[in-house]
Amino acid sequence: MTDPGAPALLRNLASWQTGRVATLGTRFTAARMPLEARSDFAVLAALEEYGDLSQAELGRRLGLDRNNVNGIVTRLEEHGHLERRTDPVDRRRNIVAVTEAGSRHLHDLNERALAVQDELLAALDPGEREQLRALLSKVLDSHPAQPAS
Amino acid sequence: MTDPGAPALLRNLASWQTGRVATLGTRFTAARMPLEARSDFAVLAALEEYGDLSQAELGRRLGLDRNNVNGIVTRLEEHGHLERRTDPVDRRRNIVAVTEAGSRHLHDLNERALAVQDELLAALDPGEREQLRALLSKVLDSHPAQPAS
DNA sequence: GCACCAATGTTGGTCCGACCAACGTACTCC
DNA sequence: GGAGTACGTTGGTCGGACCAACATTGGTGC
Repeated sequence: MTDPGAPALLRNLASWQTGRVATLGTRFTAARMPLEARSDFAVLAALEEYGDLSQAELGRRLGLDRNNVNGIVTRLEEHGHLERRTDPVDRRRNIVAVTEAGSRHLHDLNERALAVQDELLAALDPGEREQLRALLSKVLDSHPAQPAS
Repeated sequence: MTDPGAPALLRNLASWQTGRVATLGTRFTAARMPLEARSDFAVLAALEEYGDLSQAELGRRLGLDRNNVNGIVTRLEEHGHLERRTDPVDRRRNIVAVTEAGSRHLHDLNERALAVQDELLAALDPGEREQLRALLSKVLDSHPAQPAS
């Protein structure tokens, strides 16, 4: 206990703690994949779980705003991981659909993400990891998932 | 439960969850103080708890790298919240010390930060908040607090 | 005493993610 | 048909985590 880590005032702030943990996460992530791959992962995961979505819907479900969704989708499209086609019933919307390659990419990214998880949560046993997951979920569920706009 | 919130793959990633919670924290913070005030708060809190420190030490304890510490300290100095003086025993170092005004500023920021806390963790009862605090602390303690460099 | 290496503070720059503002297009509702 | 709204897109700001390089200063081996 010679190193108290961080000042008590900060240790009591969940916003500070989560921020630091998230930073550690991005640091570990950087070792295993390009950083931007995290957004790609989120978008691909949402599409695989919910089926095809419009860009705006994607943003709402993931808490990303539409500007950023645009960039991510464009990048994924360029790499052949998904396809954009305009919704026939509402021609404002772009329906976004994962391709075969995108699906493979998603599963590859998932494996790397799980490795990051293990590294990040190395100090917690399975029960504690589940507790943490549940508590964070509870916090997230209590706030709208939407972006700031 | 018509809105599952986020895809399962993401809900299982602590790095994603903490990232989202941290984002909510910054969003709530923005409503109560300038965003940059968070770094100021961290630095002031460290100085108040540990006593005067060099900039490099500050960075190590808080997990900030020295470039950023420089900027924060400069800003706080310009506002009269702390003082820089070169360490007489090692003239490479700047000893950083909080001023009276800085101390008042710290306590003001702390109150706002606690309000953000309450808003962020509204869904958790006191016991759950303590659990969350403890789990995040455990994770943070298991990793060196130092910046990436 | 001198040469080398390490640490500190500083400057200047990159990158990513969360934002905001504005625009043209397309839909809805009345 | 017109007003208001949603969508996608472009172009920008800002904070924070990084990296590279430099001058100054300390420490160490010799």
